[in-house]
Amino acid sequence: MATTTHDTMILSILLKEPSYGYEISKEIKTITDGKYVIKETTLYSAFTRMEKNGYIESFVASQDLEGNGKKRTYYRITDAGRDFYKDKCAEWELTKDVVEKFITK
Amino acid sequence: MATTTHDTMILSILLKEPSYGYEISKEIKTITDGKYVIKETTLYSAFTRMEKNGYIESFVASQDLEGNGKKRTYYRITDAGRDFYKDKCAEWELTKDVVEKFITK
DNA sequence: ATGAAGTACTACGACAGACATAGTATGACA
DNA sequence: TGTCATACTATGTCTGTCGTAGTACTTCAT
Repeated sequence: MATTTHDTMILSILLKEPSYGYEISKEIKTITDGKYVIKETTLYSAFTRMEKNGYIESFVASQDLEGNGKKRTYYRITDAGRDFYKDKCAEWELTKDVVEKFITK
Repeated sequence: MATTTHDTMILSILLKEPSYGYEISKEIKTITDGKYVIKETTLYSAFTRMEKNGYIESFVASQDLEGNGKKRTYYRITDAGRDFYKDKCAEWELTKDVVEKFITK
């Protein structure tokens, strides 16, 4: 049961629009009502891995259109990433079914 | 999200009665309607780890009371194991809540 | 009686994801 | 001018999973 859900979380956020590390980490926190906070190193190494696997693409951009503010590395989900996300969702449903058999509430 | 559910599965089986490798692996398969099959090495290394952590205890016994049949290493859940199992169940509920926010069915 | 299939493991090594620790650098704001 | 928030990178360790391989005993059909 290798349930690497980090990729799923990140990709689900990128489905809406491109984003970058700091913002994604904030979003994960707010989406989960503070129940989960992703570690920085975990997040950034997920970016590297997923870009290598072709699930996301990076591009550098400034905070605003005039090129002011900090430069950030944004990530955009690819078609392969969307497929991967779908697979991950299906895998999750299966994992859930399986694990639930062994859980006592 | 380090959801090592193997320990949870194994412990939930040992809650009922002591058991051993081969039998547990069969049970996991039948309980999940064949949806999940644990790898032998994963199972046996989980035994070692959990015994080291005090969640299970091992004892060697024969197939029947007369001492006939193969000798097997049985495992019995400990009190610490029961606590650990409860914690794991609670952790699972939390993980489920968290992950579900990022899943599209 | 012999061989194949099922049972019951152990040993070893490789790999990947998570994360601790640490450091760099810029921008905002008081 | 300094502190805090932002936005990362580098490095190394640890742990769980699993591939591969091998051992040994039991059961059962031929």
